[in-house]
Amino acid sequence: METGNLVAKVIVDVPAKDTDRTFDYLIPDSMRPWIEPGSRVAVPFGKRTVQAFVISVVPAEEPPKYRMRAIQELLDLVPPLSPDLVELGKWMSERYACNQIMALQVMIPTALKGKAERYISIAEQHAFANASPVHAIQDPDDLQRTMQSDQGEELEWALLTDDGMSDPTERRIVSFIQEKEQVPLQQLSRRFPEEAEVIKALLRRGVLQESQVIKDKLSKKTMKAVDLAISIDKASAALEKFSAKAQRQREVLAFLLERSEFLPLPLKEVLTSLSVSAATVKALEDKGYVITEDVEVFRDPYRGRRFKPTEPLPLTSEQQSVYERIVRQLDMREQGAYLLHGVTGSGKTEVYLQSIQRCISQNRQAIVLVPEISLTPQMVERFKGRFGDQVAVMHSRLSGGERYDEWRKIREGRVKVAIGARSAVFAPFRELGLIIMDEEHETSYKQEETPKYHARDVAIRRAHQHGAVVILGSATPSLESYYAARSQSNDEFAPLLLEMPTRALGNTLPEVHIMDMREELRAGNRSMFSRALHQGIAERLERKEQTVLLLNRRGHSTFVMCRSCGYVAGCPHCDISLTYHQRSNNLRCHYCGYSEPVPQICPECGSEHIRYFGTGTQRVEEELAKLFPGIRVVRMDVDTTSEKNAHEKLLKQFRDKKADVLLGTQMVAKGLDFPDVTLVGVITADSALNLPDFRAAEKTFQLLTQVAGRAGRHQLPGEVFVQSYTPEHYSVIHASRHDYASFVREELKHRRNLHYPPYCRLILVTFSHEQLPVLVRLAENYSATLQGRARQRGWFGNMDRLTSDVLDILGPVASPISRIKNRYRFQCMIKWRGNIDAIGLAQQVADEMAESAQAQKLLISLDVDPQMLM
DNA sequence: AGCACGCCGACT
DNA sequence: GTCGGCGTGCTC
Repeated sequence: METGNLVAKVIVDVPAKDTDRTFDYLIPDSMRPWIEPGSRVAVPFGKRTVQAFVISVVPAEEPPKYRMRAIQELLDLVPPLSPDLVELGKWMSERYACNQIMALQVMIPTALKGKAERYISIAEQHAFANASPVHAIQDPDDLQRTMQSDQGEELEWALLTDDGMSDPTERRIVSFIQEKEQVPLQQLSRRFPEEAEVIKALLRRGVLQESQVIKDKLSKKTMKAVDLAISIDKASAALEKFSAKAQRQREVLAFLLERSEFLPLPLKEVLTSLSVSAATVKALEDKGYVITEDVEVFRDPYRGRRFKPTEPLPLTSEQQSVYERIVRQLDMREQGAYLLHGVTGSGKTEVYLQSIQRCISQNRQAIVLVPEISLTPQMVERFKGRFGDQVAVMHSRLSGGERYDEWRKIREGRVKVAIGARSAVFAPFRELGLIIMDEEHETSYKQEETPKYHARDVAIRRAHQHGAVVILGSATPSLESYYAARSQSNDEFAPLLLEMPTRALGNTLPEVHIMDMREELRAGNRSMFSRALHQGIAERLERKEQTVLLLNRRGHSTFVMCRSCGYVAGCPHCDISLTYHQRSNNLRCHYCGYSEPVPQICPECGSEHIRYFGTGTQRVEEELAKLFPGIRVVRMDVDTTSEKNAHEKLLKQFRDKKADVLLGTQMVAKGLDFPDVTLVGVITADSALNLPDFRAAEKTFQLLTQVAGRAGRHQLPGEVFVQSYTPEHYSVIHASRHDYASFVREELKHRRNLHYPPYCRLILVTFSHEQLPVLVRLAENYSATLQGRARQRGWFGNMDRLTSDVLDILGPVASPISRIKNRYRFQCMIKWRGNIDAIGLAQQVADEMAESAQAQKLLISLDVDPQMLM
């Protein structure tokens, strides 16, 4: 047993540059057995109490170098982070140029984001020695008597001012606090809104004292419930003399009385049992008979749902050889990464499922990452069906509390498999054996907010820590991954390529027809459907088969535009158009929150021809109805899926064949699998191609390939119609031939010529400042300084040079969104390659600039390996 | 990030 | 003369 004092090195929850380092705190003896790396604690920090994470525990130096304070409180019995996650946080902070606290915070559910709550109590020297916890003092006389007792004497003195008088306001406040012993400051200032000064004075004089406690913001799930506001006897009496006019109210009251031992009752139950409206209950509430309140309910997002158990399917020989390779790696218990390139329908999921089974049987756990958009009930069902309640599911639609509960199942070892979006890569398993990332190429794996991490890189890093296996699966792997796998560079983390080129059920990939929309126009067809697609839909209607229509439009906001003059409603503080919100019927800026009512006439030209432009699905729906009277369409876009479970309902409707056409944006392209879909139509294949993004061709190819894979997955053969204005574009051509390899060959050529990933890496540096001239000067200054430092280190500045260590900096130029919250924005693009610490240098120069006096209000943000360049 | 200390304008 | 504006400096 250690004899000396122990010190905890902690990272405090203060996201600033100055505090992005460890601070030392003494560990009180009582906490010694509990404090370990990953523990969450409350520590005094300056005048405040803040939350902090323990990074390491070390013996205290003798003699101490500086005054050290002690940990105030241990916040969890089981540390929310494991030592490997703490280490991962350090790595992330360097890799993604963020504060360590940001990296640690993103690993745990927001329910554990503790914030200090301030409490006010009577200062110890004045408090009663044996005060009862609830000592109700109602009137001033009562208070007077209490004050005169021996125990209250000290407090009585303290309340007297210099001239021997005492202030009635002070007395009111003090007695209020005495009643409750301890009052949250917030509550106190709500109760005495005008008396802030008096409270401050009492604190200064030491009559009152303040303490701070870290409170988790556990969002409890609640449900509206009804309770009696009066006693049962009184309610029974009231029931007798209810007027005949309020018959419904009488029924409600009687219902509650009947079930008085079960109160409070869920509002929903009352409403449905009696088939009364909420207004009836509201009327009773207004009369003071009942109250409605929020009560907590137990959370399990999948409670009551049965999942049909599934057995492992026999594997095809392709699946078998991939599976065996992974099993070999798992059995070695060594870190290994695989890129599983399997065409749509090749049965990747079954390979995942059986690999997980193997991993579990080794007594290790597995993480399955899927893009948020494809974390559909169908997907969850497949995993729950195979592994039952050994699976925890985490996705953004869960409430904070549900998420917290699922996360606890993982940490407490009650599940073996975690399936979720991006952040599930941090699932706190102890013995991680396998991490699967499905649809590896999806850009949603990159977090766009700080910390701007990429789940793929984090997964590989975590697997390395645990000696675990990573499987990156996709029908259209990202060029970065594919290039790394194929070139098998000296990168020790480069994945090994595994291929599954044929469909598991043996059916062929659907035939893809490209429709040249320019030709349609020349032939006099001005409709949004080509003649062939039109006919295809008609045939499906006749044969009672189904059609999926995809509108490839990037961005998912609805904006308001004037058809006469082209005016678009924009935010006055940000260089961005306002988004239309149906629910509140107003326009909002999603960067700064500014909102305004929807204009009835155009503020520019006065025209009344002002209307919403959204994803355009509505227009397609209208045209379908016109062309095919009686056609049943399920439309999926942001407007129809914003409600909870809307997604699921719409898909079920389609699956049950209650609709002929499923129409939607990107969200219909992913992972859906309907047996009767024999036609897939892409209305506009190339709308993303003109975007200023070097990945435009790659994204177009991926989308077309994914959507083409939706057709004919079962017995019925499938057909795909792709409408395009640039049918000669290589991404369209190769996608139509299901030819990934040729697409990659051509795309890599372009990337090499233009010096883009995977031939180099990128760092996007964004600067913002209130004054444009100052901003431009500082951004130029940054660019020049970085360029100079790189030269000093012997890194070449020209990507054309065939040397290995290169750093080139482009810009500054105005950012695509050139102003946000009244701050102008400029950006630089750093391109680099080789064995150099480009990220470290870019960060270092940014730090130095932020410190210099002239750059006071400058903000610099780095995005390492950005996905969005806009 | 907060919360303090510290130095210059509009008011009792 | 004071209250209070927010510039800058520190937190084990």
